Amino acid sequence: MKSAVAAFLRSYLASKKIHWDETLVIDIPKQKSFGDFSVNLALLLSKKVGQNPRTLAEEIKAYILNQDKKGIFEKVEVAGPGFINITLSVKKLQETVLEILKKDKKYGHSNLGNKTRILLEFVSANPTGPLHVGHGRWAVIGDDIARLLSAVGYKVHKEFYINDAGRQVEMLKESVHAILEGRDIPAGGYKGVYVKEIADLLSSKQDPKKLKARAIKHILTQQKHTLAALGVKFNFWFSEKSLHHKKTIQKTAKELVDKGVTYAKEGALWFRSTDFGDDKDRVLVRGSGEPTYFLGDITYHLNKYKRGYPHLIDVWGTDHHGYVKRLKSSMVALGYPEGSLEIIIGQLVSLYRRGEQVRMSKRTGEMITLKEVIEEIGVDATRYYFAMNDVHTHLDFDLEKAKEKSMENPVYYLQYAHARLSSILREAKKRGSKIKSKKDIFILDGADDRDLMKMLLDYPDELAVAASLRQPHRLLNFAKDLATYFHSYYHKNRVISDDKTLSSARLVLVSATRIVIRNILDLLGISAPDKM
RNA sequence: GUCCCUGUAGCUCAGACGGAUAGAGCAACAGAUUUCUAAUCUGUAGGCCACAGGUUCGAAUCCUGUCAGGGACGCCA
Repeated sequence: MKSAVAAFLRSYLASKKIHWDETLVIDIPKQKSFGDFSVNLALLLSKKVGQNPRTLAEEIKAYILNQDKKGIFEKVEVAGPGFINITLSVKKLQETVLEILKKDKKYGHSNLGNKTRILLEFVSANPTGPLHVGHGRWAVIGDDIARLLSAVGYKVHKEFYINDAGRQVEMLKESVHAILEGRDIPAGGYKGVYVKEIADLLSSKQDPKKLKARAIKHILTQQKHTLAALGVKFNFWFSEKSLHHKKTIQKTAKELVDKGVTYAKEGALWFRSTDFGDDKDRVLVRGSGEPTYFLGDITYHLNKYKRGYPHLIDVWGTDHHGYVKRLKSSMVALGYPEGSLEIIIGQLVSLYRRGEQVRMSKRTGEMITLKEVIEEIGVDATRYYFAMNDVHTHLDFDLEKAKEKSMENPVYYLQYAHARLSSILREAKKRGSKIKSKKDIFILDGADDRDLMKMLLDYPDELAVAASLRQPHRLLNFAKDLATYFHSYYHKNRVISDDKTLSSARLVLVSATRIVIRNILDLLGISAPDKM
C-alpha cells in the first residue's frame, strides 16, 4: 500500500516538474489520530522549493484528493509543522480482506526482486565436529532471509561451503588416527566425545588413506541431519577441496597478478588490499608455495559469480569480521561491482540455563550441540528464538525460558492466535454458521474491524521491508502485533452469533487473519497448529 | 594501539530511511471467564534513550569524543 501512496506523490512531483532523487518516506504513525499513513514530503520539499511547508502540504493534499478516483482515501489532512496524514477508506480495507482470501498463500508476496539470482551462503561450519548453538543462529537467520527474499521475488539459492581442505580437517584425521592407534591426541587436536565415536565407527575399516574422507563424511552427514531437523535445506554443498583439485586457485592468483594488484615480498605473493581500504596487505601464496585460505576463498567467490549469480550474500559470525574488507576488496579488484558481495555479520550466541551461563569448551569437549537444543525445546521455539532478535545484537539464549509456555516465549502467543482462529472456524462449521457471501465483509466498519483490517493490509509492506533489510526479526515483531490485535478483537467481538450476516462478515475477517498469520509462520518455518 | 557490534523501563528486547506525546512482553499491582480456546484480554505503575558536545525547523536515530560490555586484529582456517 505504501507504494500506492508513493505513486500519488511521484505523480504530484512530476506535475510540478520537481526533481526528487531521495526515497519518499511514508510512515505508519504511532498515534492513531494521525491516520494510517503519514508523509513528510512537504517538510523536506520546503527547503528545496523555498515555500512554507504547510502551504506545500495543502497543495499536495488537494492534488491527492483530486487524483483519488477510486476512493482509496477517506481523509487527507495537513497537521503539525506540515505532515500530510492519510486515512484509508473502510472500503479499501474491506477490499483488502477479499484480496487476502483470493490470494491466500500468495498474499504478501511481491516481485520486488524481479527474479534476480542470489547465492546465499551460510553456516559453512568446519566438518570437524557437531554444529553448536552459534551455527543454529546462522542456520535460522540464513534460511529465513532466503525465504523472505524468495517471497519478494528473488531467485535465491542456499549454499553450504565445506571447509574440507585445510589444516583443521587434517587435525581431525590425526585425532581419529591417534585414538585408533591408542596414542594420545596430538596438541591442537579434537578431543570431543564425537571423535571417539568416529574412531569406533571406523575401526573396522582399515584403509588409512580413506580415514580422513570417511571422518569428514560422517560429520557432514550428522550436520546435514541436524539442519534438516531444523527445516533448513541447502540447494548446494560446495567442497573447498574441489577447488584445489581443479587447480583453479592458481588461475585466480594469475588473474590478480594480471590486474596489477599484487607484489612479491619475502618469497610470498601479496595482494595490495590497502589500495582498497584494508589496513594491511594480505598474503595470497605463502613462501612455501602453498595458497592461503584467503586465495581459496577468493576463488570460491569468483566461482559463485561465474555460476551466474550477480549478487552474493554471506552470513558470517562476528569472529570473521576482520576478513570482510579483504574479501570485498579482492572482488572489487577483479572487477565486480562494489555492493554485489554482501556480507552479513552476526553477533555470537551465549547459552544460558535458568540465568546461569553454560560455558562451551571445545578443549574439554564439554558443549551443548544444536541437535540437543532442538531435541530439548523443539523446532518451533528454536527457530523463533534464533530469529527473534536483530543479528547485530548478542543473543542470550536461555534454554529454560525457551521451553516455558509463557510470554517469555512468544512463539506460543503466535501459535495460540492461529489455533484460536482455527477453532472459531471449526466451531462455526459445527454450529452451521457460515460465510453466506464474502461481500458481507462490507458491513464491517467498526473501529475494531478497521484496526485489524489495517494490520492485514500492512503485511506486504512489512514483508518487503524485512526482506530488503535482511531482518527476519521484524516480521516476527509484526506477527506478534497482529496477534495482539486479533486477541483483543476476539475479546470484544463475538464472531458466531444469531445475526447471520454479521457472523458471516466476521468469519470472512477471521479467515483472512488466519491466512496472514499462517503465511508468516510458514515463511519462518514455524508450524501453525489448528489446536493447542 | 587499530577495527567491528552493542548500551532504550527492574529484566528481555522493538523502534530502517532524522519527525509530531519513546513502545511491547516479563516481573509488580488491580480487574475480566454461565457465551467461538484464560497459553487470552482490560487497566495502573515504571524512562535524563550510557555520558558530553555538535549538525537543524526537529535527534534514541546523523557526526565527534568519553565510559562500559562483547568480538577481531597470523605466510591459521
